[in-house]
Amino acid sequence: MKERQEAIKRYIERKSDVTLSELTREFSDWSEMTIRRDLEFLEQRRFLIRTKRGARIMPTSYEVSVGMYGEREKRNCDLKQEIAAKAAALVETDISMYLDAGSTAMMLARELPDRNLIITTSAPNIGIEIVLKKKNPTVILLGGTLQRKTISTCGLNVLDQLKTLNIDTAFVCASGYTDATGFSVGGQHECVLKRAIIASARRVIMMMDSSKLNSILPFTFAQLSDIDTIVTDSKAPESIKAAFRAAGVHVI
Amino acid sequence: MKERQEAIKRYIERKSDVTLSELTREFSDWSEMTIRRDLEFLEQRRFLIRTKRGARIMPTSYEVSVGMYGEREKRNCDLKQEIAAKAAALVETDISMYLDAGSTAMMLARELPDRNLIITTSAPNIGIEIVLKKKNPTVILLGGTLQRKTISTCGLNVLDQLKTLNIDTAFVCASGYTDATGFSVGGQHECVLKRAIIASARRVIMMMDSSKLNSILPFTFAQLSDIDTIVTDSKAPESIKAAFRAAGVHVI
DNA sequence: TCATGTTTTGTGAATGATTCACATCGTCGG
DNA sequence: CCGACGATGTGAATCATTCACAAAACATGA
Repeated sequence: MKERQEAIKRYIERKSDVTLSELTREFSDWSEMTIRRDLEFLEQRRFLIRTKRGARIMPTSYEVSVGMYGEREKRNCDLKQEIAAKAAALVETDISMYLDAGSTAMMLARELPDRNLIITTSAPNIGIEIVLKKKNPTVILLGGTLQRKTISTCGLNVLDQLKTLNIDTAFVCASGYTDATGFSVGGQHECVLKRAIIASARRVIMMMDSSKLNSILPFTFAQLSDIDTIVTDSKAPESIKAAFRAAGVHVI
Repeated sequence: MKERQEAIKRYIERKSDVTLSELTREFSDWSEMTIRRDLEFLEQRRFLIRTKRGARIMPTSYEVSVGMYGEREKRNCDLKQEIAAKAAALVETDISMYLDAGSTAMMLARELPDRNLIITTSAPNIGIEIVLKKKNPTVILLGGTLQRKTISTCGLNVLDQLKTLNIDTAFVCASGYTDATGFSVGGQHECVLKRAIIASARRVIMMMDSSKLNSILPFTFAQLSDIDTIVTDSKAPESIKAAFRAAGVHVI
C-alpha cells in the first residue's frame, strides 16, 4: 500500500465520515481521480465503504451502530480526539492496561500504537475494534451482562475476574465531576466496575473532556485522591486544572 | 414508520447489501422514487447507509468489518439463512440459551424473536448485534481473550463462568463433520469452549450447512451422541440425514 | 544515456444515478 | 362536497462516477 493511501485511510479513520471534496482539499497534491482510485483500492481491502453523494466514506467500524454519531457525541468529537491522542502518548509497550467503555476510550483505542500490549476492557466494541485494526495487542474482555446503553459488560464476578489479572495502568472515563462529589457516572453497574478497576490498578489515568466538568451524575466512583493523572482538553479552565494539580494529580 | 419501510428494512437486514434495482424489483408495486425516499428516511434513522452506484448497503451491523463478506462466506449465505430461520423456530421464550460464534450464529441472532431470553455467547459481535437490535433479550458475554480470527472469547476460566450459569439450549456451530471424526473446528480454544458448553447444556442443537459435511478440521469437539438436534439446509444429502437420524439425532 | 515497457496519474467525454420541481392521487376533516 | 395535506409518480436538470485515453513518472536493460 502506498503512503498516500495509508494517509487517506488514517484520515478517514479519524474523521469516520468524509466527503470526496474534503479529501481532495486535504490531499490537494493529487487529483480527484487519484483519490477516487485510492478509495476503490481501500474499499476492496475492506478498510472503508464508499458512499454516494460527493462520495462520502464510512469506516468499517462499529460506532455507526452504537450511536457514537449521536449529535451530542459528535459535537465534542474534537475534544475527545485531542484527549485520546494525549492519552495514547502515555501508553508504554508491554504493559497490561485497562481501557474503559465510552466514546473517548474508543478514540484512544484507535490511537493506540500497534505494539505488544495486554488490553483488558469491559467494552466489547472497543475490544473488537482493536483486534480488527491492530495485529499486536492482546485483548481481554471482561465477562458479564451486556448493558444496552453503554455497550459494556457488568459481571457480578468482576472482582474474581480481576483477581488473576494484574493491571498496570487503567484508563478510565467519567461522565461528571465536581469538587464536592468527585467523579461520577450514570449507571450503578459501571460505578461498581470502575471502583474495582481503580482499586486494583497501579496507576489510574482519568480521561475527561471539559464539557463534563461541573456536572454531577448519580453515582460517584472516585475522588481526586484515587487517581494519578487527568487527561483533559485545551478548553478546560485553568483554574480547575490548577486545583487538580494542587491535589497532587498530574494534569495533561 | 410505514409497513413498506419496515419491509425494506427487513429485506436489507437480511441481504446486508442490496442494489437499488434489486429493491425496485423486489418492491415493484412502488416506484424507484418512493424506494429512494424510504431509504433516505431509513438512513436518517440510522438503520442503514446509502452507498453509491445505485447500490445501497446496510449499515449498522458488524460483519462488514469482520469479513463476513469474504467470498466464501457470502457464497453460502442462503444456506446459512435457511438454517438460521429453522433454528430460530426452536427457540422458546424465557429460556437460557447459548449462542456460538460464527456467521451462522450471527444469522440466528438476527432471526431471534424479540422476547425474554437469556443469551450467553462467547461472540461479542453477536452479543452487540442482539443488544442493538432487540429490546428484550438479556445478553451475557463470556469473558476471556478475544481471538482475532473468530472474534470470540476464550477464557481459561470458562468452566468457572459456566458454573453459575445454567444453560438450557445450546446452539453450536461446527466447521467440519465426518462419521469417523465427529464434529470438528479449526481452533483449539474454540474446541475446549464448545466441549464445556456441550457438557453443561441440557439440549444441544448443532447448526451446520451442507458444505461442511465430509470435511475434517484439526480439533474434534463432539460426537453424534453428544447432540440432540442437527439443523442443516436442504442441500444436505438424504443419506447423511438418515444416518444422523439412525444415531438418534433429530434432523431439521 | 537512451530506448522501451510498465505503472501511475490526469483529463475530458459519456454514462448513469440522484435530486428537484411539479403534477397527480387519495385520505381526512370540516 | 370542498380544500388541505401527505404520499407518490414523472420527467428534466444536475451532478457524481466511470471509462478510455493521453501524459508523466519510473524502472529496466542494452
